[in-house]
Amino acid sequence: MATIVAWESRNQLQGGGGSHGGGERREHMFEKVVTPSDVGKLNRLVVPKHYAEKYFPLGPAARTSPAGTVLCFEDAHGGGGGDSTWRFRYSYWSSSQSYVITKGWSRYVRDKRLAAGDTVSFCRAGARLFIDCRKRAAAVSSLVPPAAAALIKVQLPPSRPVVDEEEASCGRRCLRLFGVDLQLLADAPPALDLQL
Amino acid sequence: MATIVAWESRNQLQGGGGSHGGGERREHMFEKVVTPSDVGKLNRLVVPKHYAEKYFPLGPAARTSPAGTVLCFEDAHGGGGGDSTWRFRYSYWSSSQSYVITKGWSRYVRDKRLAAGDTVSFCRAGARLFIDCRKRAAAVSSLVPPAAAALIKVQLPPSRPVVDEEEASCGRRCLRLFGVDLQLLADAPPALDLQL
DNA sequence: TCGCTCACCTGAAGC
DNA sequence: CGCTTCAGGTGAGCG
Repeated sequence: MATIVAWESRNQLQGGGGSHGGGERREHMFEKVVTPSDVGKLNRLVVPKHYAEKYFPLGPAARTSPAGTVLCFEDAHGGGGGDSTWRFRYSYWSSSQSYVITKGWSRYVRDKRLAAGDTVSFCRAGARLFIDCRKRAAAVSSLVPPAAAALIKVQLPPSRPVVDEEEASCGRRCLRLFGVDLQLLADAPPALDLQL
Repeated sequence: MATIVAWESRNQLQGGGGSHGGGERREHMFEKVVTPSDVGKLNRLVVPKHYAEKYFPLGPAARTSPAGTVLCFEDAHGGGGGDSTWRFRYSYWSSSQSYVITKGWSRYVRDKRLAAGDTVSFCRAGARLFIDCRKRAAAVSSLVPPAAAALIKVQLPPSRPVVDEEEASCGRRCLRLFGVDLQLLADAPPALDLQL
């Protein structure tokens, strides 16, 4: 029996999914591990300046104006029933010399249940922009006990687990469970708390 | 022998110094004993409404605008080597119905090592504004032992002490020592700890 | 009127 | 260490 570390890998930044139209291949732009402020009451996402100026350059006019511009992103996984399109205000705050996504961001945080430590990623296919997010890896021993925890024991088949063959970035053996890639570690306790 | 209470009076609100240019005589406006909040992390000085409306009136436009206005003060003692000019944002907070100095204030607090209980004072000479501050009187028995304390005994001449004749506001007899006005009190112990 | 959003500000940390 | 960056606050305004 082996222990499992939950590790979500729903991102399809490299265009591995291929089910969502768009002839061009998706080009990964950047990711950010969101801070507590990014998902908190400040209602803004600070876009690291390096990435902002590289991927979302603002013209001189938009850079001066507090209105900035509007960026439209498609959900990287297409409509899961929702609209799958996200409109964000994107502007430059001269006072803090930083680029920020403001209007529309809090809705995204809420809808995606984004939490501090999660990763938001941006990619594009031609002129189309995509946004994606994934939860951070669940801690094996959480400092703060989760509100609800399920103790999950996984019995592995003797030969080879069910592996998602398409997941190129998953070098180690993976088991997909509830849409979550579970990463197999040898020589570890047989069970863990999965925070669901 | 008389006892001495340390009392700094480097302020030249009445224009007694006269060494820093400005043909017009300085007119004292008001003082405030700063609160812990005034020198804390709130980075703002609440200007008592009575004084604010009398000396720093905001036009209807500036009163509405969050930008308020900018007030420039010169250090009442001229350049001690520094810039000696202080730019503060001054505005009205409608939520608390109060007038506040915000931007630039924290720098002043830091540079002057302003602490709760100290006094900040404002005066003007024509259109020129001046700011000054003085430490609160040193406590005879300090709750926190000072880093360095000097026990000073002062022998007064029998007739009349050395009095700073220009210090109009010092109604009681004063002895200037190390640039500090020492205020003479009769019928008190002959010595005290002067926190230097 | 009150909660949500946004623009502004600052200290701290990192380079 | 000076300068840049940015996380975390704040009040004002609006719906």
